[in-house]
Amino acid sequence: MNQLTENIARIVRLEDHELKALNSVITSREVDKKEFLLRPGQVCKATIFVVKGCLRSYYLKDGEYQILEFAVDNWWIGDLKSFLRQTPSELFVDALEPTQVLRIKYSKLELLYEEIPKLERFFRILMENALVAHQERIMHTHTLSARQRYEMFTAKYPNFYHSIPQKDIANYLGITPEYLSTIRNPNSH
Amino acid sequence: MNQLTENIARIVRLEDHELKALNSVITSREVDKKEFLLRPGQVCKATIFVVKGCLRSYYLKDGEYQILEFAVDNWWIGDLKSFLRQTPSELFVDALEPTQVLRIKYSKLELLYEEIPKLERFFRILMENALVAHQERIMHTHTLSARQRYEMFTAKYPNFYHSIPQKDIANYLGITPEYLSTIRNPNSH
DNA sequence: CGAAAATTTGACATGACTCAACTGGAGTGG
DNA sequence: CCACTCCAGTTGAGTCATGTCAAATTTTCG
Repeated sequence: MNQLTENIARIVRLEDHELKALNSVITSREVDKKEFLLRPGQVCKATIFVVKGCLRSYYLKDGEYQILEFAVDNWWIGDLKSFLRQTPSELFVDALEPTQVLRIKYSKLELLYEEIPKLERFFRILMENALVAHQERIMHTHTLSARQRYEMFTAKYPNFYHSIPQKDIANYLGITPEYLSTIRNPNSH
Repeated sequence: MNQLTENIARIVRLEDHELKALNSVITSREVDKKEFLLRPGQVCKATIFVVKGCLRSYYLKDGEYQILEFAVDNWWIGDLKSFLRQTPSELFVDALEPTQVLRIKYSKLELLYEEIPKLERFFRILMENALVAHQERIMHTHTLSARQRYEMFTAKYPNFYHSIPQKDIANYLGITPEYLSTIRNPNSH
């Protein structure tokens, strides 16, 4: 058992042989700070599960980088589009701090779905929850001010937001680091 | 066979008895323009598939409405969070024009997943694709100007954007109708 | 310790918003 | 089918939230 299978077991009940099959396709890896797990042009061959640490995904547009998401303990990351279609990625994925990850290769996962139909359920539910979170994020960007979004962020990642550079939080929220700095300043309240 | 089962059959292969079971839980309905299929406080008891027409979902925040999404031919809509957890919704869903929909009740779908494991796969894939689309939408709001987002919108819904009120397009894009009007004006180019 | 990066601060610029007035077309009732 | 209303859309003036640029300060880390 590891943190990934425990997460799955919380949603769907797996038999011993299924657990074994699942574990046989999971690979573990330590990622150094600033090390890349994916770069544009590469196909995202594995889906990444963060055991402990913090990864981010971002892309370049007109020479500027834009962060799409962070992944902290017990969450997944990668370039979903590239992973699903096995096409070249447009995203970077790198580590903001030393991070332990588990990975499942696309080719193995495809086979595993046949062997363990309950995995389809697990990932269906995982995707559903991720979709709800993304819908809420879209609502927040439309309805909340920059300051409110920052407050939501710190509330959502209470254990992480101080270890993520402020300029990255600003970037993720869609504002400039200078502006984040001013709204964080107490006498702007 | 109907448009919904055809859509599913395009992704997963269903046996005759599975098709039959699926069809037995699908109900059809015509929705008038401006008619509601969901209101805040109600539990979203069914997932909605648009056969032909156009629905929108939106919510109220500080007395203002904010559109979350549109659903046109062959797409799904509802309040996903409310549907999945069977909790009170925060969204309205109504019709922008006379629309034909098919619906599957939550209680029936839960049973159907047991009976037809391939449905899990279908919805997994559906959710994955929706998630990719939402990620791209988030990227666009961060990286593109209001005008570019409007151009993306018209490109994405070439057959629908002229039948959606401009103020609703503006609202969906997160800009004011006045501003959309000015950026549409040729001499602002 | 020292260099490089992150954050802060401030002056100024601008994309997008607000409000209000005007125009035109769609829907409705007579 | 006309007349009336009433939204939707446009236009413009003034404003505000947030961006840009640049310099000062603090933090990080080799």
